[in-house]
Amino acid sequence: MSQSYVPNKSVPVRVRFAPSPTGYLHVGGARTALYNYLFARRWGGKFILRIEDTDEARSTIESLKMQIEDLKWLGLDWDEGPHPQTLIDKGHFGPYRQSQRRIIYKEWAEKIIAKGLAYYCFMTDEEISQQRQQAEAQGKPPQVNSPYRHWTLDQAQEKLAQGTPATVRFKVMGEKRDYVLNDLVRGEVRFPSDMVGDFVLMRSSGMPVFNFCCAIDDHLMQISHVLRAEEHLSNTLRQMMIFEALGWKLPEYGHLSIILGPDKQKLSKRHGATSCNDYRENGFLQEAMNNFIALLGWSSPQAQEILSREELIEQFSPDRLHAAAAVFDEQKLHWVNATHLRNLPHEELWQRLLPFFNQAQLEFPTDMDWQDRALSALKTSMMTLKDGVELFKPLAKTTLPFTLPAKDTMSWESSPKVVAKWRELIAAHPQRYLTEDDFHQIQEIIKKECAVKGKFLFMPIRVAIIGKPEGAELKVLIPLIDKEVLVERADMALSLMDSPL
RNA sequence: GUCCCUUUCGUCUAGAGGCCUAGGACAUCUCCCUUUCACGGAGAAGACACGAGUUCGAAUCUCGUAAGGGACGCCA
Repeated sequence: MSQSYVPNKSVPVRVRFAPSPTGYLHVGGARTALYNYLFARRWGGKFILRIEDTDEARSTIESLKMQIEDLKWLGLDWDEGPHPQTLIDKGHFGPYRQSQRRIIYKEWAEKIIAKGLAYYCFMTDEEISQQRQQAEAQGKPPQVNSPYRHWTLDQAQEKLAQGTPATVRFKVMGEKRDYVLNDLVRGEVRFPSDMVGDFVLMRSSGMPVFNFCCAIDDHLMQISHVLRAEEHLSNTLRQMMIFEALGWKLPEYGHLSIILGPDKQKLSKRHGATSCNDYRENGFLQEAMNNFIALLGWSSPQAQEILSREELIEQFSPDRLHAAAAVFDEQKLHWVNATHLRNLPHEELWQRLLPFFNQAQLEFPTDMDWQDRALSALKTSMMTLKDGVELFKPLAKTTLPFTLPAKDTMSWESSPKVVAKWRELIAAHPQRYLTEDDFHQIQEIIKKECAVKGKFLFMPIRVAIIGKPEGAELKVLIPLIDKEVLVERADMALSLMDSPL
């Protein structure tokens, strides 16, 4: 690994993210997409979205749409691939959905067969599993040994003509040797060629298999760099063999570590939220998500923790990719999110909060000045946009539940007196909203007339306003709340104090 | 079973033979700010998986062991 990585200038940078549409986009996939995106943008290359939908049973158009929505949310726009709205291909190397490239794979499979480097195999599922069991019983690697390996093409074609279903198997060369991969994140990796048996290229259904289309497409789409998940590392051997059989130049590969849950097992659904969509719905910002997942296996050369998209592009380089698996730490995500949240201009922050307010049926004044003051008062306690709902609720015209510590405050001997006076004074106030000065004056009067100070003064007032004894400063909170609402809540507090608590 | 990958504070990581008494960030704890909470500021605690070797010197190189992960599919 070199100190500062620079891609080979003679090859245009073209990278791809190639998800299979079998569910939502999970955070691991998002990170792979992000790294590829950053790589392309950093080096002025193309970022391609290719859809690996050759598993007919599991691929759905709904999943494809969901994943595209998630990529759009993350802002990882692609130069080639299905159009984000219409799904119609854009770019000169299409189609970009593998299910629509079947003819291409068939042609190349036939070329490899013609070279004598692949063959038709008529083995049934039973024969294969039987062989595998036998091999395992003998302690040998569970590789298939097809009896059709040595058939002539004529023989095979005759059987094919009878309508017998056949797969196409790659013929792994006899003499054992090492295939050497120079991995961008792992350095030199050696695979012994006998690591794999004759593997399937084309299913009997005519659909190609992942390793085959991946190799074909990476070449045909002129992919220069492949950044993908670690689970593909061993697959790379097969792809290297296919490239070799066709006499093609290999792209560069970088195998990314996997993302683990808190129990150090591969992150999966049982860990709770793992899809990008979950995080979006839970009020995380796209900026924070990108920032946080970028840091899961990559570090900024300046040890910077909070980075904008531009900074990520500027600083990204594969030589700072970490080879070890990383645990997804939600706490740090929260911190990253809170930090980005506070850095957002208020106008923008408000726009992002709006969908959450609407969902909770909360309505607020539309003037920017009010919104600006409200955000200044409350955003420091906001980790996620969703937190904004509970935080802003006291500013809306709704009833609020009293919390347990609030009841404690209200049980103080002087509290009913204080709240009653507070109610009386605000009810008599001429304006719809109190100013900070108004509040101070009112507070002074209560202080004198009720002969209380300190927490015995402001805590009951606070509870009579927001239903709980902690929160933002009263002097900024009160000018944000309609007087009618303040009176209503004071009444509510009083009635609760009348009844035994 | 065979092959491949990985292993630094609880977590994310810096580190590419002497700069390491191992640095930063999140989380934790303490203090300051504050008539509450949060924000902010200062500080504390906390790690080189283990064992051999190479070397004057090893977190860094080599080999073993252990643990975790991956591949060995007509899944991707």
